[in-house]
Amino acid sequence: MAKNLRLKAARAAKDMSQKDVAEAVGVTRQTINAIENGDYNPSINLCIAICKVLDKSLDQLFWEDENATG
Amino acid sequence: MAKNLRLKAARAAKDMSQKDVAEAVGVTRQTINAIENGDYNPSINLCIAICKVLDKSLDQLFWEDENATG
DNA sequence: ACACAATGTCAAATATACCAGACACAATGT
DNA sequence: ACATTGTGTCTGGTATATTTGACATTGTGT
Repeated sequence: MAKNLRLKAARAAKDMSQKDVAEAVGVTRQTINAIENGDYNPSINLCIAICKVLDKSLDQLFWEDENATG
Repeated sequence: MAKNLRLKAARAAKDMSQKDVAEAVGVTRQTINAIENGDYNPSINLCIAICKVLDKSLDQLFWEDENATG
């Protein structure tokens, strides 16, 4: 799966570490890391929680890339 | 969990049954039924697939209800 | 050189999304 | 009366998301 660079960028914009986000949404640091690196396919509730912490919408962070080739 | 009435409405607007949507996105009918009834917490990839079939965005179908009583 | 924060990654265990198959019930049509 | 479609729900199984704990690396500051 593709990396989620928008998530990484939104986190950087809030000056939060992976650990900070993980604690804010109630999951482990490895889970946030895996999502950013595209290692798996998180649940919608977790995505919503992340969006709220980072002040973004689902479409902004998780909708598929507009400029995907193909 | 709360029912997803927006999903049900979007499906009705396309005149598709739960079975139709299930086959279009490659899951079983029970999975679509469970999501509409709030029985669990689907993965983001499944949500995206459903959105595409129903011509809706993630925010339109899965963003949390603003006027939830709390 | 040492400590420390942030990240990447691995392995084993647990929780849960999702499947496969079935049964029930209401509404529709023949 | 009978079949069909759409939905709700249950049970038992498999796949995978997520946890816990650990170790290595890079960068920053002392």
